[in-house]
Amino acid sequence: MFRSPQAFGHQQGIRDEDESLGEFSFQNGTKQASCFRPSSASIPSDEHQPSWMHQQHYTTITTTTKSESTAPSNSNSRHPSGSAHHAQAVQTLQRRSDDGYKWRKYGQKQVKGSEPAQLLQVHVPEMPHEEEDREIFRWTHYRNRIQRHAQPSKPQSTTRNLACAQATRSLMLESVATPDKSSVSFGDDDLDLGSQVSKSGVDEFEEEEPDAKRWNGKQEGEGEEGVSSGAGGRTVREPRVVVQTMSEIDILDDGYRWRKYGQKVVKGNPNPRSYYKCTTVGCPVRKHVERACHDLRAVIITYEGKHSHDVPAACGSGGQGSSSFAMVIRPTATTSSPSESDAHHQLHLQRQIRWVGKPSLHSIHRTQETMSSALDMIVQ
DNA sequence: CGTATTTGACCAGCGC
DNA sequence: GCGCTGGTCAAATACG
Repeated sequence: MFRSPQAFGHQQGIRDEDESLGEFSFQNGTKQASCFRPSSASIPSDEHQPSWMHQQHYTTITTTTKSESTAPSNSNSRHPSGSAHHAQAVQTLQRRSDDGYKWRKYGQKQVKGSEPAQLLQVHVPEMPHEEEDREIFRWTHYRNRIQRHAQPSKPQSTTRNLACAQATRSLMLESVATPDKSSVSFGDDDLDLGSQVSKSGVDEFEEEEPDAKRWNGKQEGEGEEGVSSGAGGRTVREPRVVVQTMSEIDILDDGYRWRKYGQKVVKGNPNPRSYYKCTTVGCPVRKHVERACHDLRAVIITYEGKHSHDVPAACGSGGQGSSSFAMVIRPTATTSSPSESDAHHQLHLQRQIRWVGKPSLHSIHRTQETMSSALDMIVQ
C-alpha cells in the first residue's frame, strides 16, 4: 500500500500566503512534485481560446473554517484541541487562470441556502462589472486566489487500471465551514479578482447564513464531531471537504468503508445524490456523492465530519482494493485559542490529510499530486 | 443467510 | 401554518 503521510505531515509549517502560491511544491511518497508549478512559459497566450480550455487539469480549492467570533458558543469541547477558535481561511485556487484569461462558470452545487461547493472555471477577466461575473463572484462567496501558472497535462502513457481510468482530471477540494469574517485573504495582489470577490462576494459571504440545519442537526447528537451551535449561538456547520473528480464511476475508494443510507434527487441536479456513512462504529463521518449536472463525468464528493479512526487496513492498505487514492480528511480544524494563527489551523488541516494509494499507478500519482497540491495550496 | 443497497416515508429548517 | 427542500430512517429487496 502506498501511503504518504509526508505529503502533508512533513511539509514545512505554514507559508505565508501569496508569493509562494505560484511556486509551491509538495511532496508525496514517491516524488517531489511540481505539477502546479509550471513555468510561465507554459501559459498559453491564446486569448481567443483561453488555455484553460485546453487544460483539463486544474484545481480549485476553497477552505474555510469557522472563527469563534461569529460562533461564540461553538462547542469548543467537541474538538480535542479544545479550540475556541476556528480560524477561517478562504482560498480558491485555480490552475487555469490569470489576468487576461476568461473565466467561465462550469458548475454549481445547488444546495439551497448554502453554497458550499461552487465550482468555478471563471472566465471574463477584465469585467467583473458584468452581471454574469458578479454573479459568479457572489456565487463563490469566497475570495479567489488564482494561480497564475498552468500545468500542462502530462500525457498518460501507460494503461490504467479501472480506478485510474477514472483518473482525476480536475479536482476540487473545498473545506467549508460556516463562513465568518475572518476569511483570509490570499494574494489580492495577484489578481484583482480576489479583491473583487471580496467586494462583491465576501460581504454577502459574511452576511449570509448558509443552510446549516441538517448537516448539523442530527449529527450534533450523534457524536463528538458535529459542530454545533452553543446555547443561543448561531448554528455552525461543520467543515466540509468537497472533492470533485472526473470519473466514470461513482464509487471511488477513498480508503474508508462507506455504507449507503440514502439517495435523493436534489433540486437543480437531475442526477441523484447518494448519502454514505462511514461504517466504522462510532465514526460520524458522512459523505454524499453526486454527479455534476453540467458534466456527467464529474463526481462531486462532499465529506463532512472527522474520522474517529484511521484508515481501515483492509481498505486503505491497498490490498486488493481498487483504491485509486484515499484521502483522510479531518476537517475539524481548530486551534486551541483565539490567539492561535490561521497558520496553525492550516497546519492542523494539512496534517489531517494524507494519501493512500498505489504508487505504481501513474494516474494515481497524478491524482495525488493534484490533491496534494491542492492541500498545499490550502496551507498557503 | 448475512450484508449491502434501494427507496418511499418521515423529519426538520427555512421562506413565504 | 404550509409548502419546499435536504437529509435520514428503515423496511423491502438484491446480491454474493
